[in-house]
Amino acid sequence: MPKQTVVSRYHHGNLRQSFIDAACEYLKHASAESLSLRELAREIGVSQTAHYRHFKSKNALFAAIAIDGFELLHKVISEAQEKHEEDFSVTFTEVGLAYVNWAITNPEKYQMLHDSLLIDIAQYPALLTASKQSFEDLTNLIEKGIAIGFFIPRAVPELAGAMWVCVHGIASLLMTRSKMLSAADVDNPAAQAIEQLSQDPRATIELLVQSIRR
Amino acid sequence: MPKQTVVSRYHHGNLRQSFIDAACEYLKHASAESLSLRELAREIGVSQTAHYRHFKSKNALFAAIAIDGFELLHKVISEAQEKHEEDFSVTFTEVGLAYVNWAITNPEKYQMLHDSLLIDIAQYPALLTASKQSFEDLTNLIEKGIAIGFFIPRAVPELAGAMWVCVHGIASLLMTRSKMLSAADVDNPAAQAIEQLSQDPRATIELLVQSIRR
DNA sequence: GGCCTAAGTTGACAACGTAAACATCTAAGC
DNA sequence: GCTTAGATGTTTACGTTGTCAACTTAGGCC
Repeated sequence: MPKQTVVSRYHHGNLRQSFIDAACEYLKHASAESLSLRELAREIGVSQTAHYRHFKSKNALFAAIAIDGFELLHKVISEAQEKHEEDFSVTFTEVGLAYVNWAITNPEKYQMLHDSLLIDIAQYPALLTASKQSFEDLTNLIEKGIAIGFFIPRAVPELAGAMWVCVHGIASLLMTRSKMLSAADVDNPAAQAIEQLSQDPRATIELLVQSIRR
Repeated sequence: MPKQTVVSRYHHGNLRQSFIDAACEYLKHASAESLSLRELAREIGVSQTAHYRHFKSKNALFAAIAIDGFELLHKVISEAQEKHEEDFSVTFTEVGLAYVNWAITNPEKYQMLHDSLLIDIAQYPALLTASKQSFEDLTNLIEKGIAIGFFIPRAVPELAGAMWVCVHGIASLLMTRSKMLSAADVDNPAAQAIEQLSQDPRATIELLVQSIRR
């Protein structure tokens, strides 16, 4: 009898990340509400309670996804910023676009990232710091824009809030679209607007940024 | 023996609306995810499956809330529009503000209204028509604004989309706040921005509307 | 080489959404 | 005014879920 090539699988080896990945994959096409830990466990091929060695609860899994999300978002934004340093106008638009694109590419993470603000941020300190860092990326840019006279001279939270509204609004509406599987009704004006938004998010960002231009 | 003063309670009389009301009350302070039909039934004082005579499923209850929501929203917007007819600038701002205020006053309905777009709009025709009507309120206003030269002359879906982004973004972020029960961190810039937004949503609306002004 | 501990499993529990069969009330038609 | 069909509410049951406690396995450290 040949040597057993399949090594012992009692220990999975990377179960924590497997759960996060499987959950993200699921959440791309369905809501957090309907996610079943047991179903994930079945997919991965472990027992129905294996995840308890890695996540204290279902919400803890979601929090882990959100933390991952904040870190990825921060990276994406930083990269966009470094890539377009020459002209502040371009920088700002590209950062906004990077935010939106990341959100629609990773709707499940963005959803968690936003939902996490609602529910249990106090319970997960790492989540709080991750969220602060992400928002600082925005306020720093706004401050710079005010300093160089690119934006109107108003309080930072006011301008940051307005721009957050814009990118979050776009991301949120586009996620609606990405989850509406087949409902691209031609006669639905709301769907039309979302379609328009989807095909050229940069145009809308550029438009809305005008409102805080000096 | 005196006549029985308590009439028969076998039939509740208004169970459908009671379920909607109880669900809304619950959803004001918690997520749809955690809502339990059996708990609602217990509160109302009926059996755990009584709702099946009125709602085919849990999602159907949510859809009913969303339909209610769309109708209420339409009413609120129409009223705001009629109340401020004199100056188009005022009209438009007030309609946006009415949208936002309604959303934060009825977060559970707004949430359902938005979530319904994601999940099962195709299954509930009444939901589709209700959502179309609400969006038409916006496009009609935009068309008028373009016609009188108040807005820049661009495609309606483009401008409507941009303004939808704004009011939905504000509403969405403010709902985040309203559900963050105690977390008004002073040192959290994101919370600061939301607080600012909350105290004067009109200012942000007026600011963002500038971006599509002629 | 034996043990400690992290990682995974088993079995159990209460709660949930849903379904089918049953009970009760209400109103419409004769 | 009685009958009866249909609407409304109940009971019982099933499969699934999140979570817990107790158990088993495996790999690294002395």
